[in-house]
Amino acid sequence: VSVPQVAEPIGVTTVSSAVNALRVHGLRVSAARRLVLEALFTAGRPLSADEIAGGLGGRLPPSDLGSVYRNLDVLERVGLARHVHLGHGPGLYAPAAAEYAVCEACGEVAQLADASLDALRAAVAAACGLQPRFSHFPLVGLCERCQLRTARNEF
Amino acid sequence: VSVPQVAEPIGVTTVSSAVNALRVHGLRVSAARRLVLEALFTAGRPLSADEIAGGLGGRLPPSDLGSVYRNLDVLERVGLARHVHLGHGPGLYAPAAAEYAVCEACGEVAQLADASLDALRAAVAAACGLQPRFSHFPLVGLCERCQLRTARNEF
DNA sequence: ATACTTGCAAATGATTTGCCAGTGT
DNA sequence: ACACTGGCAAATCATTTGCAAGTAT
Repeated sequence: VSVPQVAEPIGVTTVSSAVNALRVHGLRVSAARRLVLEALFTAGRPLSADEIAGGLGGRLPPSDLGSVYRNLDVLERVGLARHVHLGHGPGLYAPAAAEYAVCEACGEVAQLADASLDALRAAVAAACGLQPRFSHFPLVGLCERCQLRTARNEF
Repeated sequence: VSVPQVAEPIGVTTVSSAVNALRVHGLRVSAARRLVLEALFTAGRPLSADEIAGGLGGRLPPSDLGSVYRNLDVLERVGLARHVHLGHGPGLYAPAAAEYAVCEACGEVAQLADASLDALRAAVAAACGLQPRFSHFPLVGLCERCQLRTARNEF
């Protein structure tokens, strides 16, 4: 049973700073690799390897799926990207720092804001000792709206 | 993005009461189906479909993997079983009620005790509004021991 | 120049499905 | 008897890997 060991996330938000980070690590910057960065940093949401290889529906040139997986792997090792499992289906890749919450009733995906994250981590640590991270598996549960909806139906 | 909708767990802890529950739902009790129950209720830990089909290393007769998957699906629909993803690798099946925590550093898997669960749920709800459940994806983070170990290494 | 990368294809692992013969009720 | 279920094989989906040719440094 293993959750992947993850590199410390690099606080990078643009393609060109990501390219610099690659160079610093002695890694090459090929066209295919740059495309993966382009996709991750412009999509604004987690992407599957397949979507990236497909070129985001025409917004970018398509590329080879195998190579996309290999490049995502490189980016994860360096701390520029991470993958999440938001539910069933393929793993989804995004820039490194984000953590997520998913409502199991309505399926809404929320990126946890830095502010609430600190409170959340402290609360969980106090309640059960574990210092949590929601970047590989999200926090899953009922969102406030669905809690209300559920409560109403139960009369 | 979808976390599976889950049937309300049935508070059943023995094979024979599970068999009753199946009958109540109008479902047949075949040899193969009973074997799956036998495996789930005697293993004491979450099992992969493959382990169940393999007969738990000789403790039970082996059976067909495809049928095991179909039966696990039936048991999930009825609320007798659930599957969790504790990390990468195959989904793991267990009796329905349990929720889990995994340490990302040492890999230790803990079943969350009912007592700490209430506090935990309340703490998370207070911190971010979501009422959490850790039965499909576990709570992932650093356990207390590994928090200490990490802190020590950082000097 | 040379080690790292690509693109393509084939391999792998997990899970699902089609089908027909067998069985629980 | 009849619909449900089991066993076996083939299909599917996500991901990984081998290899020969191409490219960044």
